[in-house]
Amino acid sequence: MPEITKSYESRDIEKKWYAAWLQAKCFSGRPQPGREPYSIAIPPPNVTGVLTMGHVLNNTIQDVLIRRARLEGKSALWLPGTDHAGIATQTVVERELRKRKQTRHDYGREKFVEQVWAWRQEKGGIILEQLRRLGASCDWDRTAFTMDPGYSERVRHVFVELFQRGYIYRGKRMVNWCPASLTALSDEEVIMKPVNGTMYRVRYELTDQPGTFIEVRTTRPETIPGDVAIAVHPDDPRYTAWVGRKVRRPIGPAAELPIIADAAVDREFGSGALKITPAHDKVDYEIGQRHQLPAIDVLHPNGTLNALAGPELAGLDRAAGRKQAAALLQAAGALVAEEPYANSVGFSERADVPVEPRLTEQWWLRYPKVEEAKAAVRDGHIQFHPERWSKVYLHWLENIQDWCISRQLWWGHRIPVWYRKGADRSDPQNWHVSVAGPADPQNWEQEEDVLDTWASSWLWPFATLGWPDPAQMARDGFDSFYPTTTLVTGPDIIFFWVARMIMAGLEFVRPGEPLARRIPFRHVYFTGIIRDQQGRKMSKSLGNSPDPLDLIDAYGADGLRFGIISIAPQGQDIRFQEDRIEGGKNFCNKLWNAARFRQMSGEAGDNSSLAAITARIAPAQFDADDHAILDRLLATTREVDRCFAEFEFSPAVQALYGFFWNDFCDWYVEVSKSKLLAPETKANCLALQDLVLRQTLLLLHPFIPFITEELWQLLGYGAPGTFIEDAHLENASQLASAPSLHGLALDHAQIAAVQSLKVFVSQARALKAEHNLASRRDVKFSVIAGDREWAVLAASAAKVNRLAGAAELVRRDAVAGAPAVVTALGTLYLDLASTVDVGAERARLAKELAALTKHIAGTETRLANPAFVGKAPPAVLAGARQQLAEQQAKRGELERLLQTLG
RNA sequence: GGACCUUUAGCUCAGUUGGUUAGAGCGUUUCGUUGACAUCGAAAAGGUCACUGGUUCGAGUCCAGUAAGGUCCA
Repeated sequence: MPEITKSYESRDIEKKWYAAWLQAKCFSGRPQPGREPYSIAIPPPNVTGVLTMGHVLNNTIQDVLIRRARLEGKSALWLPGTDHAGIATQTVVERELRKRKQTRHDYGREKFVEQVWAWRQEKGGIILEQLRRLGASCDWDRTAFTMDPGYSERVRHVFVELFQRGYIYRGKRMVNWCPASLTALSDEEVIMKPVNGTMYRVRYELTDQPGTFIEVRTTRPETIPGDVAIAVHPDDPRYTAWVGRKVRRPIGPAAELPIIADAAVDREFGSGALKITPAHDKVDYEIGQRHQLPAIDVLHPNGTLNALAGPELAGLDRAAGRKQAAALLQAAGALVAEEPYANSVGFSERADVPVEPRLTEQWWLRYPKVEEAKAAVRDGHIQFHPERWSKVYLHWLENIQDWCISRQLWWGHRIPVWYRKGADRSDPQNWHVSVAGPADPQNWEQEEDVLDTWASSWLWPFATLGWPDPAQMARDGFDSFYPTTTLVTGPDIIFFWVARMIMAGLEFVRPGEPLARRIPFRHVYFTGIIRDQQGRKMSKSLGNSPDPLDLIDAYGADGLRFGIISIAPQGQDIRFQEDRIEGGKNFCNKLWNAARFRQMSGEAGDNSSLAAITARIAPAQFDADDHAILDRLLATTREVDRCFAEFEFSPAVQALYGFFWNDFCDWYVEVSKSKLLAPETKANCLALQDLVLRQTLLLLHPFIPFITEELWQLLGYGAPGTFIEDAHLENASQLASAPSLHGLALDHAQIAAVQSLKVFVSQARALKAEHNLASRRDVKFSVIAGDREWAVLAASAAKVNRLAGAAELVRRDAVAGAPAVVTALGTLYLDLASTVDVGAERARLAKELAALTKHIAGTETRLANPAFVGKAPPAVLAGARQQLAEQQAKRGELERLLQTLG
């Protein structure tokens, strides 16, 4: 067996094991008879993406879940892939072209799409490569892409089906138009932002009564050329006499606008009169429809004003047009005032420019299975973690609007609709809708628009498993792996993706079967957002995000994984702290060195299975520390089991950290140093170390896969040619029964004795430190103790001396004038040959006495209260009485010590 | 305007159904390299549990309200 080096170096070890795992096809997800399936479909990262801290968190959690599932003996599948990200990817490639002073129109649709594919071949796999560095155990042979031919066919299939089922329609309606990307967006892709703008108060002159004006307020004077009416509330007494009369449009092409009455007008806003511009506002459009008004579109698709805005404004950008319009109003005497105004403006999520409400022809989807989607979550078939997100989900579904699924892009799934050449496109008689297209393509032209990317990724959990082709589904293990077990994602895409996937699954998978068989996943775990130290979101533009690959270089993938899990509370955002990642690395080093200590302590025994190790333990040799460490191992195993059941990863890691560092390394390994010197106790002690290390490696493996694999091999826990994931992780009850097969029963009195010894050692160390003695310097202690307490101390003399840094510990009947501390195992004296600072010693003891007296008074008051004695449960009452007795005894001892100091 | 979340040590966070003297990691201070580990060990200092009421024998924990910060929806 190779010798374990002095410190843990992650780099080579990570590379070695990742290659070995791939070689052995450890990550291959295939259904196995008799094994419960466990599956995760990765939230496909954007194909343009590079690894961010958010990806690190999200994918570490998925890897933790999938590796734990393998250790539990499940047949596990983690299915990876990427998303074609229509707007983002097209934008990236167009930006490349712009560097060469070209646009996509220089290429034409077909050639441009070729360019995007070329880019994707070259750069689109970067993020998946980075996930391998993190240790992600995806089944890479199944890597999917939303633009793959097979996947694309499934997307078209779904479109055709939904069209035939009456859920998809084409219509000219108001959409969110992005003037930068030149496409429509869904409501979810629009982000409302507060903007400090200007409110323009504009007056319109009555045509039949020159000199009389009606005042309106607008933030968008550049759209006045598109005005077609002024609306007031029908019940507004101020304007009853005005309805039906006309005003003159103050700028732009001359026109007379009717004053109309409509209940949608807010009487409280401004003067109570509203300008109606149906082509540029959703509410105005609806009012226009009700009153059969025309819609005058004064904008080009790119947001510049067109000829209908009039010669003074035509050609200007929206922002410049606004200023110019204000100037024109001023010149025309129509501008009453300009006032600062804070309002909310919708911005394009991708391009970060204000969206324009715009009237265009688009494809729309009426969502299927909305009620069932609510029921799936409300009734617990799908569980959200944390549960509170289900409220957000249900609220969105209550107010759901039809989904604009067409995009005016070239990169994406072209909508499978063909129009008869030269015929009226608005007449469905002239449409052909199919997956394969018409048999006589020369007579048809295909719809130019592509589908929203989310209209392909909402099929992800089943389209990646071969659906709807039965042969492919059988090959991909659809029956076993659908529904997937857990989805790990961020709450920011709860509408974009999570809700839509649920509706898609319910509509398409296993029709006619119960809801629980059609849902796409059973659990949804929502991660928090990773923020910087100031609480800001991490973003490229702020430059406040560390590169995860730099962190892997510095701390190892395991260090990064351990650190990020340890700072990620369930359901809360995360403040990133690099020192916690460093802590992850340090923990790995601690683990490494504990294994090294084991290797240096004695020859390896038979470690080939849990049974082989427990067969080596000798119950007759068990001392209190053996009982205590076994007890803590069981408690930790139980705690980690609970954490996984409840999706609490950070507490799991903290429990393992505390157990391994404090209980095992700081105590058990230290007391082992005495036991290993005695031949009669050595073998049992080594067996227990092997047991603890084996179980700890298994429990830690999902979190830190590389180092645990390396140590598993070095310490000989697996058969040659097998991996740690081939082992079975025993749960707490399985683990508890293993040593008991060999006649071992945990002794709780001994476990309690260890606890008191730990406190005693700590007090002894503190006493030394108070007197500026080096922690390792051997000093003499004396103790005044009762027989029972002395028995505990005497039985552990060797290790107490080692741990407390004592040369010896002798029992005495009386000690005078030495520094002392009152412990549960007697009064401990520092045997100082040198002179003692009596004043300082007295002050220290007096301070402790004062604090104790205060506590005693509090306890006495409680016990003197008849309501407490009458109503508190007996256990609490007994606890308080015992506490009082102990405190009083300690007080007596402190008083005696003070007295002996004189 | 509606909904949700957060507020505990210098920092980041735990604190299970209310019950002894509220914990951890990091940071700070002091001390320490005899053979697992200085990526380490020992010890110490550090908290009006945001605020105001209420329920209770007892509240960081339950209830109501207030304040500050954050997120989502309109």
